Amino acid sequence: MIYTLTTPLYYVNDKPHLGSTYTTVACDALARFQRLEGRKVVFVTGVDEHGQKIQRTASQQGISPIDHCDLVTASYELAWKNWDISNDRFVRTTSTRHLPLVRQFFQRCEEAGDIRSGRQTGWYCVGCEEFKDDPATAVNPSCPIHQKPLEWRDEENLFFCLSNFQDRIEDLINQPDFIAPASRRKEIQNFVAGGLRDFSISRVNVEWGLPVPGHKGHTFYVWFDALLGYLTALLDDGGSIDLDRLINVGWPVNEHVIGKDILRFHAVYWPAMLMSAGLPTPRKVFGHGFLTREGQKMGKSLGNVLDPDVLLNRCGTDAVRWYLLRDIQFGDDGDFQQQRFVDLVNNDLANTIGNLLNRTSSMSRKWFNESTPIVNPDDSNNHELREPAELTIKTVRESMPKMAFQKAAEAILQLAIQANGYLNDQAPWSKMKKGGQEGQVAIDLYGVLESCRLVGLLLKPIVPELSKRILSQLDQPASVENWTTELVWGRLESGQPLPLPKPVMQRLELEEAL
RNA sequence: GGCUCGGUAGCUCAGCCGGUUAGAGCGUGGGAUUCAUAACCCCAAGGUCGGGAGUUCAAGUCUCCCCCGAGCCA
Repeated sequence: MIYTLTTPLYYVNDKPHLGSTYTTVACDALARFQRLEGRKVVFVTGVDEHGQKIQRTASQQGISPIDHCDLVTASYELAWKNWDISNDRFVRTTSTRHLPLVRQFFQRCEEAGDIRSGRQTGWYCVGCEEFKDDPATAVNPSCPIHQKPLEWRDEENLFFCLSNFQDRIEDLINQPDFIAPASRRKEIQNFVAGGLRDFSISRVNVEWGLPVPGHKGHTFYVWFDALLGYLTALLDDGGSIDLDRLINVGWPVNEHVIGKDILRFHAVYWPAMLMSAGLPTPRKVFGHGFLTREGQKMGKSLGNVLDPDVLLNRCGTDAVRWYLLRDIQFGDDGDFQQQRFVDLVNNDLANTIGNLLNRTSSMSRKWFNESTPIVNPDDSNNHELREPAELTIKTVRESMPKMAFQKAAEAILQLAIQANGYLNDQAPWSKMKKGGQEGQVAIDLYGVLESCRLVGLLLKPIVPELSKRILSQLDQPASVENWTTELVWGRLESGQPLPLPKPVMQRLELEEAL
């Protein structure tokens, strides 16, 4: 049984911004979690490269569309490499494998009687690649999103008969788990209740697109072609491009993770297209929120865009991943605040977790022969920290598959906080001074070290690099494939040598603004 | 214009079907401690829960109106 999840296929108008990084990081955490749980995962990401907007951007820069795409796509690939994203596929809609798939798919829709031709007139926004509802009589209308003039179009297009799917789409979106978070379901339901209208899937006079078979001069509308990239990605396993193979290679996806702005395409248009082609629909579409910065929308006009490259170079992946996943309720909009970012990273990661490991390892090394203390199984099994640790494990395993990263992160942190409190209560350093209580100190420290091991392990999907450093400080194997057998209290070996402790997380000191 | 969702401590937010002195984290102030990354632990101050009216023995918690913000659709 394959677990498939996807990021959106990002539009290569420009290099990745913080928003795409956010989505991708979240998907990465989920993918890593599912692998650790023992599932066979196919984590898909990629780029969407066609359309008039790309064509224009390229020509403005005086280069060919494909050169432009190559350039921007390379920046995506590099970014995901730098962020240590564990995607299994990276699909490009300009790849040679994509065209035959689109043709097959289109042919199925045509045979199903869901394609018709028609005339489309109206005001078009190239930025949105969408017809707007401004009346024909409007004078110089402009796009509220892009603040650019709309262009009048009057052309012969092919249409996908979305109206044929009214009932089936209603049934689908009424399923309680199809659209997440639940708060966004109603929005789509309202939209659908208003009656589904056929939408055009081809353009004339747009050269930068895939040609529609049998319709000279038509290229596929970007969205039609882009969504199909998910299928191409799954078939990109070395096998043939054949829609019939999909159900064996991970279709339907378990989760399409997207920004809330493209929920409609994924929750309405896309499932209808799939129904037409006789393919199963996605199991879930998760539309997450957007990031603002210090309370303001990020944008070129405001000049407050936060560049993920800068963030990565100055702060590292762990800090950023932790902040984004730990502080923002995935699904809701979130605000990036520099002060809070620094405070949380330093408090949670450096002080609470890092220092806990550091102080405990130091004590253990000092008093127990540079090793973990030796305790008998009865004592470790009855340790006071066992129950909270097991509760944390449970919470993490329940929260992660729901993309409730915040809840998972807080639970892990909570265990570290309890372990710190426990240390202060037991004050092993006082016991050692008094003398004669080495046995009890051994038990105290063992429990805390074991909690550290579990904290380190549980952090793996969220902050993989930090997790590695924590585990290596405990001399634990760095590569755990399936964590089920490791997420058990008492797995830390007694008397195991401990390396010299070294802070696993540096505190962030940002002198200047990011 | 219609619909939806928010407005709770300085900041970000929890507060389930209405019920004891309204909570957490961060920030701030104080204390304790020395194993540790000026870290950890403990304590405290801070809110007339957007405004108004109503239902109720009892309302952040239900109803209505208004103000503000975000979004979807016109």
